[in-house]
Amino acid sequence: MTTLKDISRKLSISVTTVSRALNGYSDVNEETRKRIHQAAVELNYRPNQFARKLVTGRSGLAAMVLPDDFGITTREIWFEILAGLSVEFAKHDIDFVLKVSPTDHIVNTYQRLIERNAMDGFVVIAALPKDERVSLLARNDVPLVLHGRSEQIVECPVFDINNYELMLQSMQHLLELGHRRIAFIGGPANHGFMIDRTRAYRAALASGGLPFNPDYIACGERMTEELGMVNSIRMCSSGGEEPTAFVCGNTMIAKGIYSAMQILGRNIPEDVSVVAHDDALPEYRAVDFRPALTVTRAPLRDSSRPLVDLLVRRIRGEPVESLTEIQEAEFLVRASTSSIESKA
Amino acid sequence: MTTLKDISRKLSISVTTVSRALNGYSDVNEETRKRIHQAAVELNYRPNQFARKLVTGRSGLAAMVLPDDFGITTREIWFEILAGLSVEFAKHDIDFVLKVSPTDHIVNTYQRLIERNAMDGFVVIAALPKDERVSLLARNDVPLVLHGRSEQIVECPVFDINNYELMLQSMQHLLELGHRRIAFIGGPANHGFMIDRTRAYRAALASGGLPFNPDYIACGERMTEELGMVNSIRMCSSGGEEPTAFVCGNTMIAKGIYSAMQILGRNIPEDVSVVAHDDALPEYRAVDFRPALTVTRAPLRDSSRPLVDLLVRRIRGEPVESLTEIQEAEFLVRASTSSIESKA
DNA sequence: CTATTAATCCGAAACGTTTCGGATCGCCGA
DNA sequence: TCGGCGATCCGAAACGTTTCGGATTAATAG
Repeated sequence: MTTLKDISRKLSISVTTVSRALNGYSDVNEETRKRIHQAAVELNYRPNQFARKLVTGRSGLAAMVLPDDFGITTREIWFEILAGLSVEFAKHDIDFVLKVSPTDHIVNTYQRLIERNAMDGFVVIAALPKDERVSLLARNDVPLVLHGRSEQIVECPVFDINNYELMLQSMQHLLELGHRRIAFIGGPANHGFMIDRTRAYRAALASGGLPFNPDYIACGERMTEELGMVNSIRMCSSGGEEPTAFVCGNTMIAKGIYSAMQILGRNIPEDVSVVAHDDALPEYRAVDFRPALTVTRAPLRDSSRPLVDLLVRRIRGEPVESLTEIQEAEFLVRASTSSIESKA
Repeated sequence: MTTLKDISRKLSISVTTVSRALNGYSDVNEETRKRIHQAAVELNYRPNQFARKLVTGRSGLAAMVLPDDFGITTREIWFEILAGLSVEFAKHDIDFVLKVSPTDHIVNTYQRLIERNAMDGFVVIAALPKDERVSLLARNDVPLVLHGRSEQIVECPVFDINNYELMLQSMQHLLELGHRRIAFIGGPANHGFMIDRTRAYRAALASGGLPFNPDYIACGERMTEELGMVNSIRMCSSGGEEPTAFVCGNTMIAKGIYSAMQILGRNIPEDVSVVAHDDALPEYRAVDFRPALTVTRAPLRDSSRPLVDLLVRRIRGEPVESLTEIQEAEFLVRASTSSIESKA
């Protein structure tokens, strides 16, 4: 392994200058900087991360810890997130470490990681409004980036999609089509994104002059096909006024509704309209649904870059105020929604 | 952050002795060792990994790099592997770093990682018989553990399931039931596990006095439902002698065959028997198949522990000869296989 | 001609460990 | 009495960086 000292010796230039040249400081002559760079590539120099960490405090390591029961979502989605983060961190020369922890020890795991002081930062997915992980990290002053807004006032970078707006769009679309009994099958009630969407759901109802019917809203810890299936069947066989449209927390829920409607012998979109939010997972392609699914679309993969960027900038010391990014979803009308008149 | 020096100062004992006490050397008095340990917990001491790495060369980091097209298998399976490795490594106080790399740059990625010299070891999944990754790592003398045997003679720990034996078991089972036209729908032909299984498949045929029919064997890069579906339909509509039994590389392929048989109007196990190898993924539970699937079972999760153990022992310097572990699969007869007579 | 200043460079200390090569001391056997 | 030995301990160097606080030189301003 070649070190600074090797370059220094080869060029008869002090280690200090070599270090400063390689790190782009201004107090080294352009000419010598060139020689140093050249020697560095010749000798195939790679800085020793550990020596560097020892003095700078930076490790070039970022981590994510996730629960071994996979929390609100599925293996595929977690993997999608992990893969995205890994490649984005790599662009910044940061190694991405993955920690899987027993669900009820998550906080301890964070605690240990913080104490060991080996991570430059963390990414925290699916923040709760009051999130122990977040407050723990913030309290210990370790950089983190949040996916999903957290209510507690904590100074940390946040990336999120505009959940309020995308729900509003879906609802307005359905309202314009004349639907008046619109159900919402979402996710875990305590999560930030769900709170936002529920707010928007109610706001849209209100703006349409419609009442809020608690029977038309369903939450569930895991946003799976099953959740969509079970709840849509329940809502459609209550005997009373059945919903004419569903908005779904994700495409898997929509898939469940599709199956349910088939079982119940209803047609989409003639009998019921379905719109979902689409994370654009390769496995559940909304365009491949029959009929093709109307969605608000915000690819999960697209969130890796902003997440990593925000965290890196936080680590570099940029002021947190500038580190918030909210992404708007795309609204794609396809074949799963139609006007209520066509039903008659 | 508390350091050795803090403990040293507090106890008026040299840093050397504190270090040696904490690391369990024998040349420190039991009495003082106790005091030191106590002080360590009082001050909440955590050794600085980076300082340690600097001098010992150990980083407490192990990595796995996987292709961004996910190679032979699915996101779920990769995730299963990742999660397992992460928790097992954690038990050894090793952080698990995940690298996702463009498929055609995999070797470069390894190259860079090796040069940076920041990883204590690597785990390599699905080794090819001649595997560039393996030879690269071995050549640079960095510890690795292999999942799946590699033909090239390379000194490294290996964990694998006994692919030859499990295929033999499936075949013997079918042969005993009287099947004479048995198809094999497997995975990527160039992979070690597939080679072993194919060998066993042919050996079993031979031992049953049956000819090898190349039309009865199907390989495919990805072991998906689609692979099972497409190939079983093809085999069953060739007009000629159709297979009366299928053995499948995994349960997803079996699922594909189930769908195909439904489409073709054949019944399992009356018309065709199906047996598969089962990695025991929570999503594809072989017992939940209708009819329940006969399998050779070797949970993927169970491979994490031996993989990690072997790698750790290799890192610690144990001789490689002792570091091979072959696991036998369990054979579980369920409802998807039946005697050929019952067909008549 | 001298005092400033800008442009370059460098020595040495520091980060927190581990480890090599002793040092000290009491005790035992010869 | 003395050489040696076992049990404990410790000083100092080393790992490869970064960085603080200058030092040197030449050009510029007064």
